Amino acid sequence: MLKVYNTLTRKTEEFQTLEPGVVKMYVCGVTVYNDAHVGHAMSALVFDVVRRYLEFRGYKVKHVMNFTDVDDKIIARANALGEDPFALAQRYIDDYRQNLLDLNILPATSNPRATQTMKEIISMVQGLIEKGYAYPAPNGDVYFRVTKEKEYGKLSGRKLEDMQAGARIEVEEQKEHPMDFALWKGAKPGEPAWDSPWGKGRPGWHIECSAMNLAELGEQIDIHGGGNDLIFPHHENEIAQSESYTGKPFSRYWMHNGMLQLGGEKMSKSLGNIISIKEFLSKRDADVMRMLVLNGTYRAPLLFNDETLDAAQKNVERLKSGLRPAAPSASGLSAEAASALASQAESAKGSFTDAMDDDFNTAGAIAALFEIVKAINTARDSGANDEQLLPAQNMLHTLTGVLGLRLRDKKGSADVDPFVNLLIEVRTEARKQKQWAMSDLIRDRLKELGVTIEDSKDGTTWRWG
RNA sequence: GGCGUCGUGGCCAAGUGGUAAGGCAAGGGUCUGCAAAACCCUCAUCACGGGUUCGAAUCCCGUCGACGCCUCCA
Repeated sequence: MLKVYNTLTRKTEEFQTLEPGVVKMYVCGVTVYNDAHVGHAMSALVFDVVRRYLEFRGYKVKHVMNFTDVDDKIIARANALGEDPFALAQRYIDDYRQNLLDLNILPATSNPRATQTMKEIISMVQGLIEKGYAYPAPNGDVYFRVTKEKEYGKLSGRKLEDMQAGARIEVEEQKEHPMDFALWKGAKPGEPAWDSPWGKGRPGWHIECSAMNLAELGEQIDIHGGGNDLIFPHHENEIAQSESYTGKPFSRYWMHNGMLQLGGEKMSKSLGNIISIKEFLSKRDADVMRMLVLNGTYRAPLLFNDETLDAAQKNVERLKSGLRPAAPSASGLSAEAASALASQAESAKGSFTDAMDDDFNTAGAIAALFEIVKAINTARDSGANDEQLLPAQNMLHTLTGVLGLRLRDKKGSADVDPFVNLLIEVRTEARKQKQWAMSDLIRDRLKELGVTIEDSKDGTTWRWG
């Protein structure tokens, strides 16, 4: 039975979908005005794993991830660069899509954009006004009336009274209440704007997600995800808008990932301590980033530094070791030993799913995979042949795939394989004649060319890397 | 100040009532001409102080500390 921690109730709950076998999942994407950083990657990876596991469990997942492609920051950056804001947004959308592909993150089933959801946004704002949950202000803005929504604050666990104390007193004479937030912003000269019943303007930040949810998934969804820095105000406001509008509970489960920590601080655009996804991938494999995330708890802060990354890389290497072939002249295991290996893999699969069922405990799941690795390596050391290793290796491959790990070996050109094999053959002959200098030279030179050689009593193997 | 998360071996990190998963690092060993890899062995009583219980890392109270949100933010 799958259990999920729900931010809304602060409890781990049994996972039940609105519609049997189908999961409607909405994950907040990014505002496209700059290169996406590894913190965004963490969030995307977390929900990619959630999705992959749900699919592994047999659910059909409708996975929606939005792009916020019009807002203050995009406009500001575009002005600074002297670029058209829409062109700038498009450029970063393309970049981000590529980042996700490079990270082996499955494309969402739908990627709505604020600018392409304008009709729905406007009619939702209109509806909220009609129901008394919103009001237009003289300056062309439309605000949500937080005092009208009795449950406002339920996600973040705040009370309106508490928030007032700490709230920055804005020079916002237009608002009835300091915590009222903008559903629609009247356009200033030179800004991108759309026609609306309240004059030219553009949507506030939160309303687009409510509108996209409605348009893409309907009035109620199963999972709403994002970083925990979005709990307030973004998700709180989304709930307020959506539930006021439909009169129904919005999302059954709210899932939030923890923040990536760089040097003890959250990595964020405003702090400027950023490593872009592109920059990361120029130095490390995508599997390393994924392993870093998998080795921790998705809800907890994640330490991002050379030590944790090196460890993640080692973990990846270790998983790969399980996929290596048998020694060339392996003698073979007894039938009993071979089937024991297969059943060890089967039982590790049970541990894997038990861990993942427990609120996506990926660290526990990884431990189960290491059990398979150890069993395979032990069997190989005992002389198992490729055929005998295969069932366990297939299992390992399947389960690492559920976590989205590629575990690809570095690839050299296949054309050179015969020549490498020839060199190995020559070296084997040299070793028979105890010509150690020669065999070491071959080994060292091949290493320089990216080929790693390993000798065992059952023969010599090689691989790229 | 308010709300919330958390504090497990040198490092990362599972584990919510019954005597501490896993990985990395370290030390010892097997194998090997050497090396590498792999395998085997060793390595913690769970921030601190109280309490509840037959029994707590796990529940309660307090202290200290870290982090997040309260303003744009994955």
